[in-house]
Amino acid sequence: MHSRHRIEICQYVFMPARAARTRPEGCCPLQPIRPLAARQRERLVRVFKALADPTRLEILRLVAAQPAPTCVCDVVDHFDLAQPTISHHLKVLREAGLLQTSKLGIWSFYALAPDAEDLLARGSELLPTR
Amino acid sequence: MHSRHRIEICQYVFMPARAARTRPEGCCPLQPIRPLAARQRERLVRVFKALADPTRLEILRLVAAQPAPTCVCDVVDHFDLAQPTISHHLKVLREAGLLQTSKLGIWSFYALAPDAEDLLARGSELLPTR
DNA sequence: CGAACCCATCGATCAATTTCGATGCATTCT
DNA sequence: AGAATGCATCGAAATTGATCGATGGGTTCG
Repeated sequence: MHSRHRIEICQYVFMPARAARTRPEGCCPLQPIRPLAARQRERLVRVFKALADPTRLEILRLVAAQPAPTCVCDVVDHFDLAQPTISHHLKVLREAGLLQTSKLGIWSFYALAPDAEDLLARGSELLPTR
Repeated sequence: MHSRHRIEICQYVFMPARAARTRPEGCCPLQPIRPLAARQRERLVRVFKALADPTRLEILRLVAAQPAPTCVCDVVDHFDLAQPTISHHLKVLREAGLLQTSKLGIWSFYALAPDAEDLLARGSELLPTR
């Protein structure tokens, strides 16, 4: 018995649930959580993955700072990266729902997606409301 | 000259800045942005990387749902992953500043870090205030 | 002290991501 | 029609990341 190490906190009034053999009766278990729905979890992960790259972070900030949709060619000029690389990053941001695209002639323009702000605020929803 | 495609929006009153050869005088350039400070960008990327994994998302939610620090052994029990894998994920979350750890006897306990909420809300700061 | 236990680290393996040259499609100019 | 331009896609190379068995340090029990 690890009797020397009793912890006086809710789910470990006596000791961690894992120590089944040495665990006294009446130990309340972990607070259960309902896992995120698969679809919602994938959406969240896609957004966070999109933001988990310094280049994409700056691309997003650059586009968000413009008063109007930004031409891909100008994004390419703004970074020391090849055009296919920028195109790839823009695609990741678009598929995460953070940017939207439009075409005009030979140019592609990227702008913040309508619900980009919501998506960026979604992180706070990970914590339970107290 | 791509004269057919004049765009009536701020920085592209005439056409994208890139088309230097075909660009008339008076075309206002991209709105400049001050790039994030390296330190701040790294912090942000570390947080987003930490959240960009479904398992870590659920670990964070599980720990956040507990009224008291959570024993590693219980986290291990909660997932179908090996103990070193859980330990790795906890480390990533800890180094991102989202979780903090404490030891008691042979057990390690993880809890939300004091400024986890701030870090999770940090995503909204990527967009300029309008 | 030896056995049991928790958990962090190490090393290896396999998968995913980043990057870029090459290519192709679409559009526009001449 | 032919040439030029913008940009998305493809394929390959290199880097990074996820996972787990093995190991080791630290603690407690008997």
